[in-house]
Amino acid sequence: MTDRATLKDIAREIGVHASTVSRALNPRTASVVKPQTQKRVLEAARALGYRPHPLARGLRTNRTMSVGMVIPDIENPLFGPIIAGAEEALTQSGYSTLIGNSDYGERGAESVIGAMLDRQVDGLLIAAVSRRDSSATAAAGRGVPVVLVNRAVDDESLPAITGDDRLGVGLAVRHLAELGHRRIGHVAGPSRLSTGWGRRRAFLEWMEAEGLEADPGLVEEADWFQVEPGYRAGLTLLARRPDLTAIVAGNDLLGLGCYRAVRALGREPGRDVSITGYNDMPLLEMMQPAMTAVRVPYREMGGAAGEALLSLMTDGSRPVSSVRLRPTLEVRSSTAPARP
Amino acid sequence: MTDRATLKDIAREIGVHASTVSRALNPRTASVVKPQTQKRVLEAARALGYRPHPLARGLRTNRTMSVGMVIPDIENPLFGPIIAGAEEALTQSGYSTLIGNSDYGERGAESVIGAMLDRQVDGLLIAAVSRRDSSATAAAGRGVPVVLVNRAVDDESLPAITGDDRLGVGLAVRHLAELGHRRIGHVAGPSRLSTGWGRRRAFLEWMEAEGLEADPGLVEEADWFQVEPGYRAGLTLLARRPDLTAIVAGNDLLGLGCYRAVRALGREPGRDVSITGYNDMPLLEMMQPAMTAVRVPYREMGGAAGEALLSLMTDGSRPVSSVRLRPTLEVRSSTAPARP
DNA sequence: ACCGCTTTCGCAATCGTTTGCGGCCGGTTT
DNA sequence: AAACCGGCCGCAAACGATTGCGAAAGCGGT
Repeated sequence: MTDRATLKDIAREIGVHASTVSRALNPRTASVVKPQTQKRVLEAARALGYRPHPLARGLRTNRTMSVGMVIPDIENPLFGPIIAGAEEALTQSGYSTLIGNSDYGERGAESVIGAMLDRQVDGLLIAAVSRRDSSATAAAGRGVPVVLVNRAVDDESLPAITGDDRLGVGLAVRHLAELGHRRIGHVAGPSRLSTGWGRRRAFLEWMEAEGLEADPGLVEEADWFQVEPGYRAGLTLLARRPDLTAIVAGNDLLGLGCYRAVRALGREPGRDVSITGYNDMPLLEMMQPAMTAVRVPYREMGGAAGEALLSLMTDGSRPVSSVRLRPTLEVRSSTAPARP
Repeated sequence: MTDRATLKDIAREIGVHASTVSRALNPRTASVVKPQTQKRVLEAARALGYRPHPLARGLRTNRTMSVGMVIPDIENPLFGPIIAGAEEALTQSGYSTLIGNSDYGERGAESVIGAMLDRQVDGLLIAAVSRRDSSATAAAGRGVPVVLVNRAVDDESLPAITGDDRLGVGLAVRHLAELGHRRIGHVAGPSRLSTGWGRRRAFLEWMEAEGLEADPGLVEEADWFQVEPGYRAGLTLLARRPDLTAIVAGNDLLGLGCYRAVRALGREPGRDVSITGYNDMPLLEMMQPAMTAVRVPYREMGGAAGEALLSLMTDGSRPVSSVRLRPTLEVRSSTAPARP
């Protein structure tokens, strides 16, 4: 391939030892080399186009300047902004990002994490975690910095950057309550995921806080965050409670499923049954009706996760605390005043 | 961190030299070690949980078993399936995938590619390429295997895995012609990208092939593959040619922009003006009207690109030829028979 | 008993960088 | 003048795996 310039090349060029070159190039040790020598080294290094060999350096220092990022499903547009935000933060500090798709399933995540640990990543950013996850905590136990993103584990043993789901669900419930809705249902995501479980709990809490009926029967769980399961869950929910005038969906896709369920029952989303989504994925405003949704700042989430991991990697002693990002509500036309 | 077992550990365990262990563990050299010794080595390796140190190995062999993947915009859902397909293929062969977001802009891509080359990636998968790209060809010139995906460069100097845009545009044009449309326009993507340029050319060719008016005035170029530019281009196109009964959009997002443009003129997409998208991104079927679109097999595209890169890396001598994947047409309700 | 061949394995160098240790040289202190 | 000190730099040993070379051992053939 391409012939890299090495420390020795520079050393030979200006008649010093390679170790001197190394010290001159390393900001931390540059103080022990004569300024004039350092200047010569820097010039020669630039002239030869020197780039430190990452493998040799990593072998010696036990750091690869790379982090692994585990995503449950890259095809889900949700994770694009998270990846972008994290990648940006990490790149700026000189880290590279290894991507791993776990295609769901604990086994998948475990092997992906294992492959990354084999590669000596300096840290791990994990979005593919269920509420009780073994592989992530195991990795952290082996001394590798781990930061969770978007989801969390139940025992809060790992720092997690998530959205504030309690707040977000509150925005949706209050919005609907202010529109005069009294009988509001919830199509929840899988309860084994922190996002599904947390939003469901928050829903019931907020309903009670608003003085509305807060019965578990108002909740129907979809077995997956997708349109089709949302459709099925919406159907059974509306079959059980035909009197509902509004539905808080645990997710945009579940919300779209609810659109279909409402229409299948001969009613019209937005007009007859108000529906709120969660996440505010792209193009939601192009739907008919444009969906009111809780917007989660995913790019910022990725960025914050990257920063958290960086500080964890540079100073592992000081524990990094979890962060909850504030969501906002994007009001569109899938929610309307309750009709008498 | 975690204390890895090394070759020496295994060697000490069973009383041989580390080099013997290395040979026993390497399938290519295993034939020169006594079968019984090899068995003992394998057992000890498993017992100690040996994992080869990738940095040490890479330093010696000049291979990192990692490839870089450069994406112009990770937030674009289009690239999710491509990444997933490539990552799957590469992972199965033991390669890790480094991801880089170039955030568009030639400069961005260049620095991302540079960072990856510094990291000694064994190959490069580039989706962020314009028709005349310097950085990608430069990388290939430096001896690093490069495969392009989704887009190509004009001179075809680099193997590229793309969709067959000629075929895809043909599907759309023929479909519209069969529905009786005679005056069909095209909202094109940026002509500096192979996808924008190729589809535009294909459009005019197919129009002529169908015996329809094939005037460059039927084409309006959007300066970017996004909804808003599509809206603007759609407006000017329809202002110039109010007689159009159908529009072939260079992209799904451009198609959605055309929806808005048509509506802004008081007409209804699907009923008054038929519109086809291109790519068939997720949720397109949830739009109103559900958009007829050319579907490009992006996951397969990523997979094929991964395979191509693999064969290029293992045997650099045999050049890998470009591949065009066949698209299909998803007919939905945004296209309808032309009204007399 | 010797030669030659094959099988099996050890020795040591190598990849490029980092870093503890010690040496040299100039100047200051006692 | 001896002792000391600090700045600057070279030496060499790591880090863990791979690999050319050669040596030892075993074996058959003459």
